[in-house]
Amino acid sequence: MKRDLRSVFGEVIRELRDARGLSQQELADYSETDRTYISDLERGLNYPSLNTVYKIAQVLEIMPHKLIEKVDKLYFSQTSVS
Amino acid sequence: MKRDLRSVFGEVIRELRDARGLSQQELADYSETDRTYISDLERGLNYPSLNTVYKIAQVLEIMPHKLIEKVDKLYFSQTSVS
DNA sequence: TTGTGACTGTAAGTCCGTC
DNA sequence: GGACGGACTTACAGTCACA
Repeated sequence: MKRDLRSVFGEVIRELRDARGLSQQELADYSETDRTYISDLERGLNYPSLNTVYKIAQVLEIMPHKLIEKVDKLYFSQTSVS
Repeated sequence: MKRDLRSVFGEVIRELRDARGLSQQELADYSETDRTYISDLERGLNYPSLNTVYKIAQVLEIMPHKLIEKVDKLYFSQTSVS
């Protein structure tokens, strides 16, 4: 089955967050969002809005287009397996 | 004054849409969104959600991260002029 | 530290128009 | 072809409590 764009995005930010040694709480605080919302995003329950993407990217110290590039690679590399 | 992220995004997709010779109506149809919403986005009235970004990018035949890269360049190159 | 349910508010997104 | 308005529905966004 094809992985959802949301799931891929969640996977990417979780990876980056872990790499920075940040907790969901810290990422939420610094990006002025909510911890439970970060949790939701990482579990692929929502599509973030563009400004949320930018706020998160800033805290994760990555250029937004670089973050999206990671998402693209995972998302478009998928083979359509049932 | 600092240009809004929404305005920058709108500017970028309008530029790309014009370059493809597409009308707002066509972009809306192919990306399965609404014509008035495309108009709103181009005028910087909304932040699109991530999946909207991806749907639009696909129609504009550009990788999402390349689209965001264009936004980044315009957005972050801004000097904080009052 | 994170997942999750319940809840609320606002913004994204659609559809109907007119100019 | 595009700006703009109104009304509407859905989904994102944010808060709190609890395991």
